Amino acid sequence: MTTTKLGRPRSLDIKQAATIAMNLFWERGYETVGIADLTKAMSIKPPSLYAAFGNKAGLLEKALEQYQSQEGKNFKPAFDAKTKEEFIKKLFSTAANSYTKHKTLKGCLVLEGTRNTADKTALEISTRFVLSTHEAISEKLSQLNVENNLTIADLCITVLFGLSAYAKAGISRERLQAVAHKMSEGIVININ
Amino acid sequence: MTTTKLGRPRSLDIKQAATIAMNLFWERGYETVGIADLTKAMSIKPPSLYAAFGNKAGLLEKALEQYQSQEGKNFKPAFDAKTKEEFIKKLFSTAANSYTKHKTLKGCLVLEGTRNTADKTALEISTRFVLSTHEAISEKLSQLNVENNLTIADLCITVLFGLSAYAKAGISRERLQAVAHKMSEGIVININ
DNA sequence: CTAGTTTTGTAGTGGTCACTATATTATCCT
DNA sequence: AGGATAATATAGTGACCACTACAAAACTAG
Repeated sequence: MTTTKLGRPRSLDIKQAATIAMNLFWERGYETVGIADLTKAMSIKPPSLYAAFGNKAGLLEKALEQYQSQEGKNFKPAFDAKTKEEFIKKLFSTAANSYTKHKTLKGCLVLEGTRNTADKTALEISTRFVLSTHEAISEKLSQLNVENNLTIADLCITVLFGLSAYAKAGISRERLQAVAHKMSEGIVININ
Repeated sequence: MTTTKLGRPRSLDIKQAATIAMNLFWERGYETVGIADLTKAMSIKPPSLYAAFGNKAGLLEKALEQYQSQEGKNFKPAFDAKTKEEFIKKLFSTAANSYTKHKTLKGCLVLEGTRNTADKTALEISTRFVLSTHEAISEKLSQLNVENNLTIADLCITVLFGLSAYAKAGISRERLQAVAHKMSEGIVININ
């Protein structure tokens, strides 16, 4: 059972292309980035992109996967937390930090990438990633024996949405960190 | 000093046109709504729109003004509050309510309308409205003798951003109200 | 009435959008 | 070598984008 492939070998590095797309979508949003921008940045022609990813939404999916495996690492300390206080604190502060880490790549690609897009497929793909984040948070809260873990997970998603949006709007790192700090203090006091 | 105007009288009702634009931008976002959509909904031709508003961004400005004078009323009880606790509580709960009031018009037009838009003029106009909201909140907090009123105002904007984004993502009214309630409880405990 | 002024509808402008029909190129299999 | 297969580049597709040149229409002033 040999797995050698027939035909002309692919010269496009798929992971590298997904990373290029990730950076463009992250900086400017899914709909604002055109196929021409993408192919130019990848130094390929449109048919190569379509052969590799099917369509623009398929490329978004790979870009989001790349984003998750790359940026998700930042949140490992939070999800390794032993107490609910530590989890909430690290979740919010990590978000504030990573959302303002780069000058051009602001906010969270998952939460911002497909805002105001008409492409329903792209929207559905993004929504899947948001829901999986909600699931991860509510599960962690449950493990930490937090009451009303679903509502608190909703609250966390709301805060992440807010921090990401404000980061994208251009707030400074210091101000966003202050918000995350104050926010986690208040929330931590109020959960059981 | 008569103020009679020369030339053909305007048959387009500017306020009504701004309201139509407001609803379209609110539902679908600034960039997703085309001039063709707007002129069709207003039953006019493009030159009439450009004669009245200059360009698409000028129409956005009038739409945002209409939005502010129309939806801003919802927040009057919050800004009439006598204590910081009452203010925060009403600010968040009003946001959760008004952001989920209509099935198609979700979230806040000011906070969502120009997400991921390349049009810098439109972005700048939206940003002005966000900044004026920040100013109103920080001023109210100052009147209520809240310490660190600028940081708390940042926190409030973050929450409004989050509630609006989550509303736009389709969360139910009940869940968003629960988030707003839990959020205000925690924040109120933690401010001085 | 005519002249001046402003808004209107007609009918487009060039530019960009995501996407593709077709042919060429580069590989593996026989 | 020659056929099969798959990825590539060439060169476009029609649809939509915000916007406008132009002239007809509707009014006021004289």
